[in-house]
Amino acid sequence: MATQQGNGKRLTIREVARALGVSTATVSRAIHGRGRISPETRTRILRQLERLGYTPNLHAQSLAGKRSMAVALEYLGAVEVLADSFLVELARGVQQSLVTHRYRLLINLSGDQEYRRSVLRQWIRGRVVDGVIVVANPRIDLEWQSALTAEGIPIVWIAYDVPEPMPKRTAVVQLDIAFGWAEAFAYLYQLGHREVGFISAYPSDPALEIVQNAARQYGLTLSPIVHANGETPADGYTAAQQLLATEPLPTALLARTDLLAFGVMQALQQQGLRIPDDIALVGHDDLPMAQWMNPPLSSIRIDYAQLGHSAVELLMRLISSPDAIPAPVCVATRFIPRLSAASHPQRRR
Amino acid sequence: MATQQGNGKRLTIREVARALGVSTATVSRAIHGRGRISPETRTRILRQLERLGYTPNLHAQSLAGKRSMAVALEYLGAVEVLADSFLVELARGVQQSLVTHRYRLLINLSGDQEYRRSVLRQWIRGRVVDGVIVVANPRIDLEWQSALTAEGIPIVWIAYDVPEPMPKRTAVVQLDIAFGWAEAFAYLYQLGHREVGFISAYPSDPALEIVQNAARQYGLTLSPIVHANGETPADGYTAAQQLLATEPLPTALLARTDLLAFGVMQALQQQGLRIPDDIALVGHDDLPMAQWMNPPLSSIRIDYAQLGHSAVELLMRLISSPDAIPAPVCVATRFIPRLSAASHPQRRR
DNA sequence: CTCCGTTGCGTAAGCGTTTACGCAGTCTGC
DNA sequence: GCAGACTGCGTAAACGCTTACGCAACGGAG
Repeated sequence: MATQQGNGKRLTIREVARALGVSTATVSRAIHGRGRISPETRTRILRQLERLGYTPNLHAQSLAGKRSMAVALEYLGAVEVLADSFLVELARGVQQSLVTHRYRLLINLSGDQEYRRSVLRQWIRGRVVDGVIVVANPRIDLEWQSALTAEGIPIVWIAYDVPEPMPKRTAVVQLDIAFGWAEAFAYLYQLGHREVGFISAYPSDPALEIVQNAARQYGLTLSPIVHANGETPADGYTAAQQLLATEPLPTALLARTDLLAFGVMQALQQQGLRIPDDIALVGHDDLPMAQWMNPPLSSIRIDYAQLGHSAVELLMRLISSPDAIPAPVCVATRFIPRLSAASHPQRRR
Repeated sequence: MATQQGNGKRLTIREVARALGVSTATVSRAIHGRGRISPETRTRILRQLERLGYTPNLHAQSLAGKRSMAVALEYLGAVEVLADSFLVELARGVQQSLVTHRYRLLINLSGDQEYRRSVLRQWIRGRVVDGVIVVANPRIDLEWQSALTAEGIPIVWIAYDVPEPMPKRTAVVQLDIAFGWAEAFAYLYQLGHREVGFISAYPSDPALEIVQNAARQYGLTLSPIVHANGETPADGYTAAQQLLATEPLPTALLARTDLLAFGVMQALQQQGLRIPDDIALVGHDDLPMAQWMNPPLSSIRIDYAQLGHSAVELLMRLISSPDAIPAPVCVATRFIPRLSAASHPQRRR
């Protein structure tokens, strides 16, 4: 299969063309199926390329073709935290859809926020990517948003709300977390819960209001509300300790994310509280680890494949037609009941 | 800061050179600090570049410079599983070290093994990467290894043992898991354990023999040994169920990886076994989640930063000097005692 | 049979960099 | 005061690909 010699020199399109007795233009046309080429020559050339083990130099392709066939995925928050969960799940969803379009995915996993932003700028200006998917969490950074759109590159935002007005070359995938929370509240209400605690990530998180509205709609009140001021399990742990000092304890506890919930869980259990016998617990994002906790953590699932798919489709439309203004797409969440929220403390007695 | 206009056209080195009244060669020399250029002109130009917001086209750089300033990280196993843990931790360690060398990191997160290998081949032949770091888990695939080295690209293997003979343009970071297991066995022996069960990933895993030797050396025997034939928590779960059918139960259980241990834990607890009161449990890799389990999972820690650093240093040497034959580097693991293995069932009574 | 539209392919001009080479001008040592 | 080395910079040829343009061959309509 791999007839190509492994020394430093690699096969170029010119050599291949000469070997096949055609021009480089014809080989290029055969590869891409673009331009005027007879089907016979095309299949003939493609077969030969396979045999020779020729692979085009991607940099030369990008330079001459004026497109890089790659997109970047960027996360606004602290990636040291999210790398092993939300972002990876999303990346997998995005990449899965990108393959269909023969696009590659680039992610910068490390460094602080400022560093990652500078790298992204370098990628954009350096023509490394044709478009960007940005996860706006906890909220859209307006200043950065305008700086990014000023670069003139297609951008898809994954956010809770649609910004007004929407800039040029921009599209939005709205993650409707209200749906999943509503399901959760209906479930909790039916179990007998009326007042439930909430471990929030940040005071400024727009999700906070969304959750509160959903709770009110289903006859529940969020109280107390504690801000973890972070997104790690450790942050959840300390926030839960803080909450445990209040009296009386709520019958159920909600965490803004599973990652926070993991820490909350440990704090509760170290206090001798049994879940859900003494207090129920619900997380959000349904990370793969949620089901392996003890007890399995009830959570709200994000359809990462769907989310990635929508983002990619919007981005592809923005890339292919510069003047397109795609309508926002909405992706809903689902409540996944598990043991950690399977009963109500009072009722059980 | 960003004076560059955001429309489609971007600043080229030619335009910048003309604006500064110098040649493109001089600008290029100023950027890289290579070649003969006076310090004064260099700083002058660099300042102006900053002001203009110029960023070189990376594809043109790679094409003309004959190097891409990027390396790939590849994992032999099923990445759908490992993405959110081992690989991400390692990626972070690698990337951290790459930054110093102004190199970028590329990872293909999705697709099955065959697809990922074909993508890697495309990256190599397409000159997208200058080198590759391969995690050989569970063992080095000899056929693929020779196919990869035949591509003539620098490769660093992260493996348990050093292959003989070592091919050209190849280096090895040896992960010494014997060290961490030895610490674990010493600890367990002192607690009174003599016969411990082992949940292996695959029968062919070379780690199996290493663990067995370490156990023997510390007066323990591995029995029973159950192969999960996989690496997910779900695989660990079923393997543990299988093991629970054997009589008598060992006093402690070791899992090849934390991911397996997570599933084992749930299986044990569903059987009503308390950890560590009824049976002790130890994992391997010390994933960030280990400490958030209930009870916190005792594990064997891999120093990912160190591992990544070593791999990067070796790779850089291979890239810069084609004939270098760097000696293998060894990175040791450490046992991290936590509650899941803090006591011995019999002694406790 | 001619005219014109279409088809299949080759020629060559980019794409935006890097770098070998060459050429003044400046030092250094004797 | 001069040969030779060195310094700082510009010129222009790559790097490997895409694609606008042109040209010959062909086919159908009149």
